[in-house]
Amino acid sequence: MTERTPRKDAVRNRAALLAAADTLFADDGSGEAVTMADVATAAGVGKASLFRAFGDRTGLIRALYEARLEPVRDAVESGPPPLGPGTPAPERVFALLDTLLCFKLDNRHLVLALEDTGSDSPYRAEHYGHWHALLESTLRQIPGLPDPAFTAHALLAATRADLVEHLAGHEGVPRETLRAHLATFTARVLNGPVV
Amino acid sequence: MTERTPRKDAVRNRAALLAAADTLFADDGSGEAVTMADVATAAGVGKASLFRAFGDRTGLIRALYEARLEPVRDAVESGPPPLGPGTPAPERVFALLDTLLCFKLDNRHLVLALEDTGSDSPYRAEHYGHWHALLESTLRQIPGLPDPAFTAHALLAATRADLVEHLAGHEGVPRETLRAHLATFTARVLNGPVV
DNA sequence: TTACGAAGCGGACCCCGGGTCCGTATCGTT
DNA sequence: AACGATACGGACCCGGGGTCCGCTTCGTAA
Repeated sequence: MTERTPRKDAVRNRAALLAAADTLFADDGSGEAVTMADVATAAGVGKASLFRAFGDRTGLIRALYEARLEPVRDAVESGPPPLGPGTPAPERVFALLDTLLCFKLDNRHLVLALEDTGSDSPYRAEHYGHWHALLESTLRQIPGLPDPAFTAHALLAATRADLVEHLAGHEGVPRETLRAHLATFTARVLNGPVV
Repeated sequence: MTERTPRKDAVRNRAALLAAADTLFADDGSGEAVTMADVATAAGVGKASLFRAFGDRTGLIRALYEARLEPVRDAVESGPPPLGPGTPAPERVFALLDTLLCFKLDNRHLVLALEDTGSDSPYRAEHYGHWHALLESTLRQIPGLPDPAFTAHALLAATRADLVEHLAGHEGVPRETLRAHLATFTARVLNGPVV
């Protein structure tokens, strides 16, 4: 067993750090101005503990992100229709994209913070690969739809966090309008030209 | 007149800096590791001259970018069909997106470098606004196409530099395949569902 | 309860890169 | 030739990510 039981104080500190980071990122709006030292201080903990717990800045943000994403992931992998498996392909595509859009609307600060860690392209992150693979395989079940891999990328691109932030945050497009637009757009892609 | 004639050496240095930066960014691949000091040194110039000439890192990259973009811009604003004005709307949409895709393929390093200055969302940059406005107004001329503003954003999102880089660079998708996929995708969006 | 190794702590410290300051050199004009 | 204005350059500053190491706390074993 390579498993080590972590000490109590370590667990407590980790929780405190996550909570503090969550608050700070949410307050700041996009987390660009939140510094690692800030997080440590807000949690009442030394910087080294922060880095020991999460490795680096990206690790911290990723941890927050995964925590928020987990329920969504569960709903997709084993939940009821229209999100879960066993849903007819087209409906599931709509549901997936809508869910993703809502998630990004609700967690703008986190997703933005994650993207501009700048460490690596968002396309290299494993969660992108996960979403893409799922969407692609779902698209593949729709007859007559060409280039499912590219189509999946293009549809996902329409829900990019900074685009969502720009539309919802900067241009003030209401949530429901955005969802409707995305659904309409998706419908055109799925139904495609008649020929 | 607020116009000042710049001194000869200033002009020469500016040119040397641009050339050096261009080379360095191209060599590095995505320009993340290129430091301002590197650029200055490669140009045989002091750091201060670099910052005096371009303001800051973003200014330098933007200058390179604009230089490359200028011919494209001209072709769009006053060139012959299918890019220039006077082209039927649908063909022009294809031409615009294809041109943009090719531009990003040819200038990946620059566009990536520009995006990850991280200073501000790419959607705030005026060149994005320019492309979006043009695409939107062209889409608006196509009857039956809903939400032209959102559609323009979504189509442009499919040509995002990091996506292009991921597909062309990391996954090795050939240039022509990518262009074909984008064209097919665009066609489905434009032609839309029959109902 | 004590004792003692190991796991964890924290803040001083390092490093690196963007951006600035100011004494000096060059330009170009009269 | 001479003298302001303009530009030069490298030493310098600063802020933030990440690390080091002497000290503390935990948990276990006697």
